[in-house]
Order: sequence, then structure tokens, then C-alpha cells
Amino acid sequence: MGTQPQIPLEPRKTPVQARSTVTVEAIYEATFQVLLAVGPDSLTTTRVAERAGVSVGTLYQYFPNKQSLLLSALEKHLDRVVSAVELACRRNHGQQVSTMIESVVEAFVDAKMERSDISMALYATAVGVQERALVNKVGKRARTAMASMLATVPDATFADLPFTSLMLFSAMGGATRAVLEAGSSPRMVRLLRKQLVLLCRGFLMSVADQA
Amino acid sequence: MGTQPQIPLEPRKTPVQARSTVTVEAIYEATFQVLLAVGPDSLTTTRVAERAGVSVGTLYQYFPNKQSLLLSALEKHLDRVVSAVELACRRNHGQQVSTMIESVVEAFVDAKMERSDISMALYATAVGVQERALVNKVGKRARTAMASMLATVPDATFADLPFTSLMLFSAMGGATRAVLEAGSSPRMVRLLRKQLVLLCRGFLMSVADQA
Amino acid sequence: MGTQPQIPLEPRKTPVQARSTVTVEAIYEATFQVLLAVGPDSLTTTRVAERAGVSVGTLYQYFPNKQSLLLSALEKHLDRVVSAVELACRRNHGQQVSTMIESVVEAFVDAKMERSDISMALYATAVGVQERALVNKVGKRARTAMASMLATVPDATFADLPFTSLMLFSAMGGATRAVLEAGSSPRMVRLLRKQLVLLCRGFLMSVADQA
Amino acid sequence: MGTQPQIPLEPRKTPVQARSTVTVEAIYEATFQVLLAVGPDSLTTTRVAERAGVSVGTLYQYFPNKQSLLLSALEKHLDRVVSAVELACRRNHGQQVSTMIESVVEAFVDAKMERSDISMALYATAVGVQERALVNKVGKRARTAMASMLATVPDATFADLPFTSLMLFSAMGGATRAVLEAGSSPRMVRLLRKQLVLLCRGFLMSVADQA
DNA sequence: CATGAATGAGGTTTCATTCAT
DNA sequence: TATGAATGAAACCTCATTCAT
Repeated sequence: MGTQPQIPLEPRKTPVQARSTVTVEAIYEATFQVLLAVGPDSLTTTRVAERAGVSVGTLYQYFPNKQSLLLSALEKHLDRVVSAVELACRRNHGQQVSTMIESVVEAFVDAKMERSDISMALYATAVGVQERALVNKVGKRARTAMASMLATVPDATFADLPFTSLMLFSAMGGATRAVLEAGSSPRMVRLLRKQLVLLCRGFLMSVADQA
Repeated sequence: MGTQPQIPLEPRKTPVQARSTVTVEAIYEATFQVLLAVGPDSLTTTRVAERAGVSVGTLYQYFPNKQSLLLSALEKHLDRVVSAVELACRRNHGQQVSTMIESVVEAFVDAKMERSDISMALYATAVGVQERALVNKVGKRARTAMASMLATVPDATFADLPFTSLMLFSAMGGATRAVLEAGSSPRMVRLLRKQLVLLCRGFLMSVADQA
Repeated sequence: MGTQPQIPLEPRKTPVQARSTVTVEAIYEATFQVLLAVGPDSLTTTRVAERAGVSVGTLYQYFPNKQSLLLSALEKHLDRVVSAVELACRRNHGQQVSTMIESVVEAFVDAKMERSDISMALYATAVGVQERALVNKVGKRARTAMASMLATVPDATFADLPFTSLMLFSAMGGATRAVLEAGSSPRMVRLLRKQLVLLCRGFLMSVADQA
Repeated sequence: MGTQPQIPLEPRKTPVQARSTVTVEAIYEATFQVLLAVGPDSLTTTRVAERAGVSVGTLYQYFPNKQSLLLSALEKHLDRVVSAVELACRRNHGQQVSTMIESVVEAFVDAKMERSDISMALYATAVGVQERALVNKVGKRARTAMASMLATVPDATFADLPFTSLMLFSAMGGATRAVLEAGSSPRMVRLLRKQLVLLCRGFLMSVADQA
């Protein structure tokens, strides 16, 4: 992939036609599968195209280069997860802390586990500058949403909402990743869900300025 | 690097002579620097050798292949961190939960921050099967040490120590990573240290079977 | 080329299109020329590709590795020679020994001399395990054909046809090689042809169980 | 090994001291063993030195380069074989053709089989320009010796003694090689010996100008 | 003399990307 | 628009050879 020069990153054409959408979707799916099957180092554009059932040429019609393909795939996944978190946050403005936490944890874990294979596959992508930027951008969205929500807690305030959100979100991410990489058995996922709630709630109560 | 076939991973020769040790150390350091400077995809053995001030041939005298170089570097770092955690755990058997947490968090964060550049650099390595195995192995060591310690807490017991340790360790890892990737300003590191203690303590009190 | 591990040896894609066939043919021809020009040790895939007027990448589309290229080239040549011998044998079933010998010797020498440059070039290929196997396989074909033919000689039988064929074929091969390496002047080739007939005939008469 | 430039080929120092002789001998033996074990492409000077129980540096004290090592080894073997043939020829001046042939064939086959492993190993050496030259030189010695001997046959003359010798010697070489490569079982070697005599005798009688 | 660590040119092979069909 | 053969830069790794110890 080289030293990340200034290359276009956005998908080349917005898929408006139905056929295109199907093709692009197939390419994304193939990307995840290849990533999972052979790892990031052996992911080649030809292999992805093959798995997607199209030719390399076609792949390059929709993505200007390999980097953009991987980035788009990553973005797609992260966006889905963060959108779920944002939604949960918006819906819980003004609720009790406990309710908030339960909803957000549930939304996050569900979103991650819905396509646990993809989640795993993406942990395996090489994290270059661009990926880091993307992860940061998306992470910020999640933290902002959480901060906004936490600001509406009825009978408590938080001294440093941005940092508190960072702690919360990164702890959730860390624990979930650990469970995924440990195989994410149903039992573990159940435990994760429950204990993540405890962990977040305990943390928030510790840092809250009780009114 | 390909689909990780059966290739030797152990360093090729154990450096016994002083000069060799220096060389190997230089290669490790160069690896971190290159990783940080150009990212994992553009890390080439030639570049590492250059930066280390040796020839490629020399590099290959100590590491049978690129994979093993990266893996050894990763192992070196992880081992240092986990050893610190293990030591802290051992030293706090029988202490109060609060003391335990403070010591372990401090040990962990200190170890990570001591060479934050290396920590960052290693987040960026491609996580292939072998890396995953290594991370798992080392993670298990940390969790075992923590579980042993927590088993000696005076006036509380924990229903599922292995999972509790997993939650604790992965949350610590997640939060620390987030801070590192956010730039790890002194202020943030200070906050991290403090809030990680709160987070872990809160969590442990939630899941403890009070005696 | 290393210790010949488990690597694919078959040509990578069967050239069906006209253009491909031309390309592959050019690569074979280039292989022979390079072999002849610089010897087997200095034969590099790059050099072959250059001489063939294609890029290395193209070469590797048709041959998975250097080994397979050399092996295919060798096979192509040997097959041509042995096929000529087989044909001659088949055509002379039931003939007099003299006629048989003349035909077979002629067929063999002609086939070798038709592209004496290639014959020479191939003597120079490194004889690894794989080459040996190939030579054996092809040699067996020739010997079988000769044995079948000799079994139909009208008024003589042979006690050990397999070994007799081996002697015949290897002596032919040895003598022809010597002449080729001595420069294969027209005069020598003429002599070779005539004396090889004498040699083989004399031998067969010595070992025949006269009826 | 590269494009065979003008490099010294003679062994660097004549081993006069006992210790040197032992070392050089060990290196030759190691060369044959390595050739046999891993093939010519994977024969490295380091490997040879290792097997010989000396360091690379020492190897280079006795041989200026790899080429010269291989060439010397080849020469050593060929010389032994040809010397045996020369001796047999000299001893049979004036004898009957049958006696001559029997002696020479026996000498040749014995010499080859005495160290059949080495014979095999050397078939596998890459045949560069230099090797060809050596083989030619040594071959000429053998043919000359045979021609001289055949000139003394009592009651027959041969029209073209040089070519007749070439045929004889190359046929012997070809057949012997075939048997070696077929495994050189005792039975085959016995057959070879007997039939080679028949072959050579039959040939000589065919081409003799009977007196 | 022997050693073996260091060198670095060069060989093999891969793969992102293009473009004629 | 889709295809996939061709390209060639560049990566990984080897190994003949040297030379300081």
C-alpha cells in the first residue's frame, strides 16, 4: 500500500443504480470475507474481486484504489455501530443514568455482535494514518452523543463530560473487543452485556457530582 | 507478507556477544521508529535495517523473516507491560481492593506510557493470526495474575474471577489506548490514571459478593 | 531456487487464446536462448522475460515459478524427442532388427539435432529431483516403446528386454550428447548416425537368443 | 554463481601439510554430501563448510571461490575415473580386443561405482562453460588412451580411431549413468558390466577393418 | 591461521493498477 | 461498462565473499 500519498479516498461513483449497489455491496462483503479468511496482508484487490464475483477492473470502477476500499468498508461498519449508539443516546435524553447506560451498552454490543465476523475482520486491518483519522472521527461522534445525553441526567452533573465519555466509550470498546477475540460465545456475550452495564454505572456514579 | 505459512518465528541467533546485543537492540528500536514514521504497510526490512545502521543481511542473521521481527518486537513490549502488572499483582496479595486497583492501574499505565511511542507504534501492526495468539497469551498472563490477586481480597469474593479480570484488563487497555491515540497529553494521562481507578473500583464493588 | 519445497510445477494457465500461445512460445524460446547464452546459473526470470519481450509479471502469469518454467521447457523438448522415437518404434513392429535400429537411431538423432542448440542448452540445466523424475518418466516411455518393438523381431528373442532397451537408449543418448558437446559438425553427425546403427545392431545380435 | 567471469580456478594453496590435506579432504567430502543432500542450487559455501566442520573463512583459504571448489571436486572425481581407464588401457596394449574391452569396462564401471554417491552427486552439478571444458579435457585423455590401446590390436585396424573411441567412451558413460540413476542395484550393475562388454565388443567388430 | 559477523548486490516473486478489447 | 492480461516497481530474502578479531 505504500507511504500513503495524497490519493483520492472517496468511492469513485455514488451507486445510484440498483445494479451498482448490488455490486458494491458484494465487494464490501467480499472484502470482509477475504480479510477474515486470509488476513490483511494477503488481501489483494484481485482476490476481493474474485470473491465478489466481478473482475478487478469492475472493482476499480467503484473504488479508486485499495486504500479507499478498505477505508470505505471500515467506515461502513463503524458508521453502523456509531449510528446505533447515537440513536440510543438521543432516545434517552433526560432518563435516569441506569436507563441510559443500559440502552447504550445494549445498542453498542448488539451492533458489534450483529456482524461479529466483520468486527473481527476489521480489527485485523492495518491501522495507517487514514484509518486512525477515521476511527477518531467516528469515535468523536459517539462521545459527543454520549456527552449530550449525560448532560441531561436529572440529579447529577459531571465535571469533565468529554473525558468521561471517552473513558466510557473506550472501556466499552476494549471489553467488547476482548470478548470478540476470545470467541464471543453466547455465555460471554451475556456476561459482557451485564457487566458492562455494571462497569459503566459504577464509573458514572464515582465521577458524578451528586446534586 | 502472505498467508502466514509454516515459517520459523523465533529469533535466529541468541545474541551472546556484546556487539550482537547492541545490534539487535538497534534493530528493535529501528522497528519501532519506522513503524511510527511510515506505518506498518510501508515498513520494509530494508528500511528498518537502514534506520538501525546495519545491512539487511545483518537483520536477517538475527530474525529469520519480517514476521518474526515484528512479532519479537511486539512480544518485547507486551512482556514488559505484563511483567509490570504481574509484579504489582503479586505485591498486593491480601491488600484492600482499593490498594490493589491503585497499584495495578498505576503499574499498567506507567508501563504503557513509559514508551508511549512504542505503544502507539504497535497498535499499528497488522494483527495476523500469530499476533493474535501472542496477545492472547500475554493477556492471559495478566488476567491470571489479577485473578490470583483478587482471590485474596479480605472481605469480598467474586463469582466469576476469570471474566471479571477480563473485563478489568480489557477496559484498562481500551481506555489507555484511547488516551494514547488522542495524544496522551499530561493532563489526559493524569485523568486517565485517576478515573481508571474509579472505573475499576466501581466495577469490582458492583460485582463483589459482599461478605 | 532452494531445496525444492512443495511448489506448484504445472504451468499456471493453459494458453487458449492465440496471443497467449505466442507469448508462451516466446518465453520457451527465450529460456533456451538464455540457457545457451549465459548458462543455467545465470539464467534469471527477469532475463528470460526481457529476451522474450514481455515483462516478468507476464512470465509469472504462465509459470508459477522459475522451477516450473525450466521443467516445462525441458519437458517440451524431451517429449518431442521421445515422441519421435515412439513413432519410429510403432512403425517398425515386425520388421528386421536392422531396419528397426536404423529407423530408431535416425529418428532419435534427427530429433536431437533438429534443435541441437536446445539439446545443448538443456544438458546445462541443473538436475534437481524434479528434473530427474521427468527424465526418468520420459526415458521409461522410450524404453517401453523400444521393448515393445523388439518383442516383435521375427527370428530372435531377448532375455531381458527392459534392460536391453535401457542399454540401447542410454548408449544412444550418451553418444549423441558427446557429439553435441564436441560441436556436432556435419561430419561427426554423419559418423554418429552410421556408427550408432552399428553399435546398436552389434549389441542386439550379441544379446539375442537366436531362434 | 553469476556469469562466469575471469576468476582464478586453481586451489589457492597446495596442501603440503598433513593438517591441510585433512581439511581439504573434508571439504571435498562435504561438497559431495551437500550436493547429494540438497542439490546443486542449494549448495552454499557456508553449508559445505559447516558439514566439513570448518568455518567459511577456512574454506576460502583453500578455494578462491565457490566455482573453483566445485570444479576441483569434479576434477578430483573425473581424474580418478579416467586414471583407472588409462591404467587399464596401458596394461592391455597388444592384447586381444576381447581382453581389452573387458579390462577397460571393468576399470570404468568399478571406478564409477566405487563412489556411486559421488558420481550421482556430480551429475547434478550445474554444467557451466568451465565444467564443460573440464569434462572435455578429461574425456580426451580417456579417448586418447583408448585409441592408443586399440592401435595395438593384433589382427585388426580401425579407420577412425578418435571417433571410435568417442563412441565407445560415451556409450559406456551413458549406460553407466542410466544405471546409476536407476538406483544401481547389484543386479543391474552386474548386467551393466556384462552387457557393456558385449556392446563394446560388438561395436568394435563392426567397425574393424579385418586383417 | 581460523573464525563467523557483516555486507549488499541481485534474484525471485507479488500485486496494485491500467487499458485494449 | 465489464473484463483480465500485461505491466513493472518494489518487497523479501539469500548467499558469495571479506576482514577484524
